[in-house]
Amino acid sequence: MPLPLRDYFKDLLAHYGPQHWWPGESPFEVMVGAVLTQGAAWSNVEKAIRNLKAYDLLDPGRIHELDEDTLALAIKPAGYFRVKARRLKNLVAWFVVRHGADVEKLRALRPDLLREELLEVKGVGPETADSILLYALGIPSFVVDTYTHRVMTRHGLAGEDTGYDDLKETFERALPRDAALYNEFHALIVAVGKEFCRPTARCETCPLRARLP
DNA sequence: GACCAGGCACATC
DNA sequence: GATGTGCATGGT
Repeated sequence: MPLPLRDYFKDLLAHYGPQHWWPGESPFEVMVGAVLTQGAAWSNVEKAIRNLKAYDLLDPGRIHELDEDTLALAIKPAGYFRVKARRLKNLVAWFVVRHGADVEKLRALRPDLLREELLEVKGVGPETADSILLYALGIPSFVVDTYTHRVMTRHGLAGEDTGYDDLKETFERALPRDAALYNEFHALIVAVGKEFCRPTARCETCPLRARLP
């Protein structure tokens, strides 16, 4: 029996409308944002990206050459700035050295192999890798995050101990393989997660309340 | 002043 | 393989 995820999507889209994710002006900006947003509020990531732009650093070559401490200062508002500076350097080094900072070379790879390459970069975990695949490159790879896990468990569609890959597969098997759909769905899950599906949840007014078990 | 945010690597058991 | 911990800013 297929999960009612298409219905969840319809409900969320009807309630919130299109989310226009990812808010980035270029694939590279999305890649950078994917690292900066780890465990951080997006409003803080925006400040860090503004800094990078102000110093003309939002460029693969520039970041590749830049020393880590300076990069850390620039991205400070995003939090965890020293680890993120190292992670950004790692990701950019992979992008520049291995792929000539060429987005088209990434798109030319088999998506599963590209995902494996990304996961080999220290500082890139499954969510960051999938965010890059989906939001930077338009490759249909469903993004799972804490909100996804929370919504699914609260609705009895997954167990508390369900891991990242299982949740990802649940979505990908229940939905047509469509990057635009994955894009919008994940953004909508974040929207409903932020507003309602929190530790102190208020399910009475949630747009998904009719689907609660 | 807590609590939380669009995670991940690493240590330890 | 599971579980715990460090990383850090800024808004509510």
